[in-house]
Amino acid sequence: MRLSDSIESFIKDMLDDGSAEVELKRNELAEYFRCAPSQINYVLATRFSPDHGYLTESRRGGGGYIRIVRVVQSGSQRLMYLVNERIGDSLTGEECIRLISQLKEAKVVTADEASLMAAAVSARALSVPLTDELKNAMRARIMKSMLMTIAARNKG
Amino acid sequence: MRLSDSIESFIKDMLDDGSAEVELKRNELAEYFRCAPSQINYVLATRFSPDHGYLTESRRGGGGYIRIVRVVQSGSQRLMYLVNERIGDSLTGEECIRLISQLKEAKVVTADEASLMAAAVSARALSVPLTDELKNAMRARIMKSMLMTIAARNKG
DNA sequence: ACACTCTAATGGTCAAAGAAAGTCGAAGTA
DNA sequence: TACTTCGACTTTCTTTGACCATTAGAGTGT
Repeated sequence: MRLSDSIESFIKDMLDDGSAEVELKRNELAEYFRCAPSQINYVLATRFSPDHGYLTESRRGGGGYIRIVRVVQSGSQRLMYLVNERIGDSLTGEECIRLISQLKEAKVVTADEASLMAAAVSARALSVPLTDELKNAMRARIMKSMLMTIAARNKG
Repeated sequence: MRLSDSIESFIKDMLDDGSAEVELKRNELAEYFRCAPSQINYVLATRFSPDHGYLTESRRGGGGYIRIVRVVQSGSQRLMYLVNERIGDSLTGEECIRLISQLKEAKVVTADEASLMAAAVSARALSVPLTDELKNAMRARIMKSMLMTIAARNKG
């Protein structure tokens, strides 16, 4: 069995123990598996990315840590996940609006949240000197990031 | 737990005991935590800055002191300040997070909205091939756009 | 009393050392 | 070819200490 797979299972076992959230020390974990600390980053990047349904945050310096949160499980989540996959690398402003109002219709977000999201991807927000393509790429990313966050909170 | 975190909690506990204002002696506090006095300044700078919702004043010499005040502003005051003065053309990711959590503290936005906003300006959202400067410029715009949306809704 | 100086008691600043975590390319392996 | 593993180098956050600035009050001379 590959090292990365062992580390992956180890972390997933921790996550299965009830809490959907785990905090660990990169160096300690690397020590435990007798590998380079950067190996942990590799595992996080290849097995705990947002596309895999996880979010990670971390802090450097004294007392630093890495926190891993699982976000996709329940029914409405899978819906989100589908939506997430429908969004590719690019979304026009209109597409964003359409998506957002569907989410509002479906009561996945409140009206206030919907306007917040619309504001984040509005022409006003993106009025920087970039090509339309780049702007639409950004819209896709911003939308995904926000949807991911909504999915995370809806898990109960 | 980090020393800085302990000191931070200690001060916040004092602030929670009723008065929105605390006065302390730098040397005594440092003595209590067995650390360098300048550590206190570090904590103040990183956890009790205006962006965190606090003001500090101090006096040197005999009978010197440090006073920490929690700033209370109405929601719309805070929003106005942020849009018109605090946020210029550029905001780092960390600054965004700080401002957003202030708004959450002040109950100007809900916790869900706060995470939505954070998601919109996260590194994940902005992981397009642009310079840091451009990303920070975008953060400022996205933030302003969202804040103005909130301001608008708070009027009605 | 008054003005001046001296000093002990404070707090402030900054740069360097220490303690994590992140990045990225080279080398290994299936 | 694609996936793993490692390690040198980077970045971020924390902690400390040496040196600086300010203030209240005691002491001194008139």
